[in-house]
Amino acid sequence: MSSDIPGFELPLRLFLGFRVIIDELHEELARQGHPHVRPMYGFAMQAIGAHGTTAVDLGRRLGVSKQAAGKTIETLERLGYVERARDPHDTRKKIVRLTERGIDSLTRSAHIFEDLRARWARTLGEDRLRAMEEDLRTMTPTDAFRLDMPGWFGGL
Amino acid sequence: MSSDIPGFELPLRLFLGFRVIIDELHEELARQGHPHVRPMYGFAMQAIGAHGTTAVDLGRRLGVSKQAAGKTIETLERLGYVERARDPHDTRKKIVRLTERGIDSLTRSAHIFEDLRARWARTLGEDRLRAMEEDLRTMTPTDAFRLDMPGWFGGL
DNA sequence: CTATATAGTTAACCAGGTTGTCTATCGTGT
DNA sequence: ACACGATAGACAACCTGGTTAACTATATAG
Repeated sequence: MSSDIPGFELPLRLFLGFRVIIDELHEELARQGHPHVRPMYGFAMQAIGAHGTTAVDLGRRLGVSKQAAGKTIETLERLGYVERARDPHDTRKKIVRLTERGIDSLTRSAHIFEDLRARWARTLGEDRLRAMEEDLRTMTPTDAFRLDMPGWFGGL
Repeated sequence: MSSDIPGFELPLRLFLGFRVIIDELHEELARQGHPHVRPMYGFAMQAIGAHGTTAVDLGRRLGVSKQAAGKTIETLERLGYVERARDPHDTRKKIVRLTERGIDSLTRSAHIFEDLRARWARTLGEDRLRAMEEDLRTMTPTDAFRLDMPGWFGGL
């Protein structure tokens, strides 16, 4: 079914590879006390980072409009993963920072990601996996986040 | 930026690999007279296949609800990529079939996919690429389409 | 001190999905 | 022969992650 078109298998499998990892991550994350974290939130929180950002900057980093970034921030705030405060040096700005809970979800994600990668390494062999990662780095843009990463998802 | 979490690079690169291929495909497809084909339509048309289907069956193949499949069919019909006709043997059913234009877009997609794969093979080496494809097959579900493929996209 | 640029909010919209409900038709069991 | 359950499709209301456009408030450069 997927082999009707020879060249089609590659992108399909790349997507499925992404999907199985992200799915397993979020299943485990749900088990560890973060049932409401959706894949997008993870990308956004990672882009917000330890030092915080503003809505405009987050939009730029994720490659979406400031309005879309604003909506995401609002959702994350409602769920308790980030908090906003006015910037004293520029009262137009609102600095978005990760809360304890936000940092916890990122930390747990990191551990789970490493476990999943380890499982791939056990199945494929560390050298084969490293080769795959290297080849993917070769074929994909250098600065991942700048290249309109998650903005692409919904618009598919 | 993407290397904050070690295990995160793998899924991110897998997604970006998928993305660059699908993006280039659709750019080229647009140049070849199909500017309105979105990635989802390609998946749907491939699932419809040469013999045609019904909305319910298409939904099952793509892993989405029959209503979602119906909406996609409506869009494809409006764009002239499929046509619907009542099934004479079961008047509840409406058979969805690819039009000439629909078949043309799939044929062109196939050629472009093969070109893109060839480019990867030239850069990485045929054996490295084959190894990647094999490893991805190992780590992803066998029946790609049945595993709720594109339904996942929008919901991310 | 005015003009322009920037940060954030709000509103209206789109695409692709969901669930629930409804009608029409098919097919089976008594 | 027919009533009843299963199936196909259509419709409505809603969700999420996006978009543009228009607005207010603040900062900054000339």
